[in-house]
Parts: sequence; structure tokens; C-alpha cells
Amino acid sequence: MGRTPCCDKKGLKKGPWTAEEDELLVNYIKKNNGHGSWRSLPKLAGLLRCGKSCRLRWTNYLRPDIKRGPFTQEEEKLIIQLHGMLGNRWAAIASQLPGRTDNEIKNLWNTHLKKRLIGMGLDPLTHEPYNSHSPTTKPPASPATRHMAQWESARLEAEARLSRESSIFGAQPLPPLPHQPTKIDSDYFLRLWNSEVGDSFRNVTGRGDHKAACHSPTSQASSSTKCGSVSAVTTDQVSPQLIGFSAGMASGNQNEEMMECKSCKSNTEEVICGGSDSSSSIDDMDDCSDTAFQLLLDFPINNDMSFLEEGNSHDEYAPAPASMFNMENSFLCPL
DNA sequence: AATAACCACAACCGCCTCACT
DNA sequence: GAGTGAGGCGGTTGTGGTTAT
Repeated sequence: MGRTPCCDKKGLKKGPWTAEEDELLVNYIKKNNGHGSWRSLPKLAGLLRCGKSCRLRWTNYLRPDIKRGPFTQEEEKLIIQLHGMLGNRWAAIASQLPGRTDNEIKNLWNTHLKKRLIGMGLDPLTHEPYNSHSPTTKPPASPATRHMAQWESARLEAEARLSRESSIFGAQPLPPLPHQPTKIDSDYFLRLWNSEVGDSFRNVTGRGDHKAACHSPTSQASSSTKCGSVSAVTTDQVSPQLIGFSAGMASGNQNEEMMECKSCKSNTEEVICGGSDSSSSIDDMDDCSDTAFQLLLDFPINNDMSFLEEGNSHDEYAPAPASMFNMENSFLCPL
């Protein structure tokens, strides 16, 4: 059994690439307007390398659109957020960071971000607080950790709800949970992420605007149905899943406007907390969609992720102000 | 100054998926 | 539907640079 090797390794060079090799590879790809078959490229380009090695060198280092240099805080936040949704789907995460490669992101995660989460008492694999698994694990060490614990708790709750909703929408296949990653769930989250919904999620800064949106059903509807570059993601397709997704995201938000949004829409709390009940109707889910979208808009990303910011790029984590953690979980109900 | 320890990142390896026959 | 090859992906390792002793 076993596959034949991608190339005959005998006589092939390994290890770091030289400038000459880089030049040969770049020149060949430029000259041919593309790499063509990677397998045959080394021979045609005059390289003593395996095609796979050439592909890696090109995609991770030589590609002209690669952004070099240190990651910005925004990029790091984005990676953490996406990792929470997608897990170790480095390619999927990289697709959301123009100019960054999966390898680069993977390295950043393994060398910095993972340690940072561990330092905060969070399991970098699940983003769950350690002490939620076992009483023997160490408790959160800081307000930021508690905040993340709540954030993660809400996210997990949303996942569980998503799972249960999948049984309600039996005819409509739903993606599995992020901790059981598949291509489908990646696509799903990325569709959301790339949609206007995700855009709003990323860019919520003006608190007045979203409040107006909260009271404007039309604005919600249009936002739900317009998905930008995303391929044909309709409200009907998104709504049930969005509930879980955005509820998890919104769980970190405790601002007053959030509460106002809850009160402005009857049954909001019930929708969020109990929308997955087996008696829930499709209409409930439509309501959920609007509410969930609003929650998504309400998520104060710029504040809530600020505890991940550091004075210097890789300094020790600095606790966030206590004012950030005045959260209450009134909109989170037991499953 | 020497060297051990640590860190960051480039590169490799093996498995998986998909397209093609 | 099965077999095969190519590309892609994620985990891991190797290497060079930096810092600490």
C-alpha cells in the first residue's frame, strides 16, 4: 500500500533555498504566467527540487502578494477569533488575512498566540477555560480570563444550540460544530465571516448606528439578505446557524444598548435562550435571525478583544481594565 | 568568550481530497 | 464505482539567530 512519493527523492536538494533557486523558480513562473504542473516544474525550471517543495516555497515565501513583517494586533485578534470558530484550519484562516500564508499563521499561533491563551488559563485547542474541564486545573488568573471564560461559555452554548437546531431543520443539512471541523463548517463560517454580517461584526464601532438598526426591521432584513461576495447565502440559509454563531459572539457584550435591544423586541430573550427548544417554530427562527444579527452587530469587538492587545507585539499579557468585565449573563440560559 | 537554552520561522513529511480516467 | 495522480493541508522537525549563564 502507500502512495508513491511525489517525486524521486534521489539527487534532489533539500533544506533552505538559495537565492539562485528562488530566482529560477520566480523566473519560471513569471515566464510561463503561472506554475503549471508542480510536478514537472522543477525539471523545466532547472531546479533540483521536489515539486512539492517548489510549491511550498512559492506559496509561503516567493509569491508577490505576500505581506512580510510582523502581524498587527488587528491581525492577531482576527486569527484568534477565526481560530475559535474554525480550529486549526490554517488555510481557511489564512484566506481571511490577505497576504498572510497558512504556514505563517500556524507559526504565529504555535509560538505566540497559543502561549498567550494558555497564560490566560484557556485551552488553546477549544478556547475553553481549563477549569471548566477539571477541578484540578488551574483557575483563571485574571479578569480577562474570566471574561474569556464567559465568552467561551457562551460560544459553546451556541454550538450546542446549533447542534440541537440541526435536528429541527432536518431537511436542511447544517454544519457540524467547530470542534468537529469539516470543510462544510469552514465554508459556513467563512461565508458568514465574509458576508455583510461578518463585516458588521468586525467593524462595529459606532454605537448609535446599530441602535438605529435595532429599531429598523428593514435594515436588518437587507443586511441579512445581502451577503457581498459570498455565494448566494440567503436569510433562510443563514438564520438558524447565525443564531448560534452570533449568540456566541454577542455573549461578550454587556453594554446597555444591548439590553435596550433586548427590551425593544419582545421575546428576544426567549428567542435567544429557548429558540432551540423542540417546540420552536420556523417563525421563531426567523425572529432569531433578526435578533441574532443584532447581537452580532452589538458585539463590541474593539473593546472585548482589547485584552489581547499588548504594548509590544509579544510582551506579557496585560490585564484589561475591570470596567470591561461588568458583564451579566441575563441573556444566557442553561441548556 | 564560550556555550547552553530558547525562540522564530522555513521547510519537510505524510495524509487527505478531488479531479480525471 | 474503483484506481490513480496531483495538489493542498496540517503537524512536526530542522536550522539559524538571539539571549542567558
